[in-house]
Amino acid sequence: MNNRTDTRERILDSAEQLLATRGYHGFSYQDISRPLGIKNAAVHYHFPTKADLGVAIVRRYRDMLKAASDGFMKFGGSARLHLEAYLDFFMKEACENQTMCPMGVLTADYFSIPESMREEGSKLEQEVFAMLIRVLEVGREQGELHFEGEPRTKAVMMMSVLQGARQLARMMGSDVLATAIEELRRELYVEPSTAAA
Amino acid sequence: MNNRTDTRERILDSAEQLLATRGYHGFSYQDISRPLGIKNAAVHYHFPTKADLGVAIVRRYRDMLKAASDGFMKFGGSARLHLEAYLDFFMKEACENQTMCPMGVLTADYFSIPESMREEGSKLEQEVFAMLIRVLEVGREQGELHFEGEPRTKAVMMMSVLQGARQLARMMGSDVLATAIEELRRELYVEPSTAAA
DNA sequence: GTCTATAGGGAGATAGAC
DNA sequence: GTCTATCTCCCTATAGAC
Repeated sequence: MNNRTDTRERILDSAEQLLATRGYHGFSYQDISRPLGIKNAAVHYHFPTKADLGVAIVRRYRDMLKAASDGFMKFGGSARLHLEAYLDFFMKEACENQTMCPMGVLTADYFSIPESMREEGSKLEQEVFAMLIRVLEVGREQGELHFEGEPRTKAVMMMSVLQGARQLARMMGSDVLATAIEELRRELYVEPSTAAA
Repeated sequence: MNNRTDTRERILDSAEQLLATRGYHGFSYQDISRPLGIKNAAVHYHFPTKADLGVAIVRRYRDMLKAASDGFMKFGGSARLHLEAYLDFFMKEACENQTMCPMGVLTADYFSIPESMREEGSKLEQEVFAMLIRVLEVGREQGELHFEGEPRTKAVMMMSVLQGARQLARMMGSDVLATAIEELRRELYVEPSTAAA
């Protein structure tokens, strides 16, 4: 890994954190360069415009998620373990630095970010959504997950809860997100006949 | 209603819309003044700083919600009708202009807005939350609403879903929010014994 | 690749005339 | 109350030396 890649990745790390904490309009090139001990122009060398930087952050996140998703396959195809890994990852990421869900950032700033970033965001959304639906379908077939109605509907509810609770947790405290995730688990893991007691 | 009140309200209307569409850092005094045919300085006369403006928006929203909540009492104390009115209001507001939920705005920008605005946001959060819990408690007693576990937990889930789905709908289309609200209704209105079929 | 220097613009905000 | 004029600051972005 040469210097170029190194600095570039450091910039992306920092910018990703800033974006997830303060939103697209809430951070500047200075916020990135100063802590890294470099100059504004150096950031512009790697990412000519802020739009380029924003797109790169989302793209890298997509790649990471794709790799992680492949990694989940080590759970022998168990939908429940796959889901557990995702929920753990999501909860850990949220609690460590009180960041928003990436989809939360993109949808909150949706009408004020560059078109190129919106497009990248749509791709991320479709991938996360597809992954969730697939886990729900497989999980139901396996008898590991329980829910009524369409997998698509359940996926919408889960995405909404996760993104919404993670955002609310920034104001109300992390208990809110913990409660929401716990409740999601209960709904999915407990069989209806027992639940209806 | 004199001119002062009139202009002040017009500014608040415009700023509220802008805030809910683009977030706190996504709009400027110019964005407010130009469409209203006034000058930047006129806005500063009514709201010296942007923090003042932000606080005023949230405070007015709190007042509106309080008044609306009192209005809901006309439903003869029925928790279900009260909830229906709120969901209709929420859905209508979201679809008309693809705005975020007010709590969505405040939590997304939480770490980059003035402290005074955060405080006002916390008050709004507590009021919405308290209202939801109360409706759930009363509704369960009345036998109109059905859910397992603590009212507090269900309230967390509902707030998260509503805020999250409304934000996702900006990217994915309003169907997502419609689906989420429909599912919320189904969960609350259908009795468990039937649901577990 | 990273620097210094700087352009060019828009932001929030204030002073003082009307 | 609203205006014109202006201030100061910070933003994104670029040019050119090293």
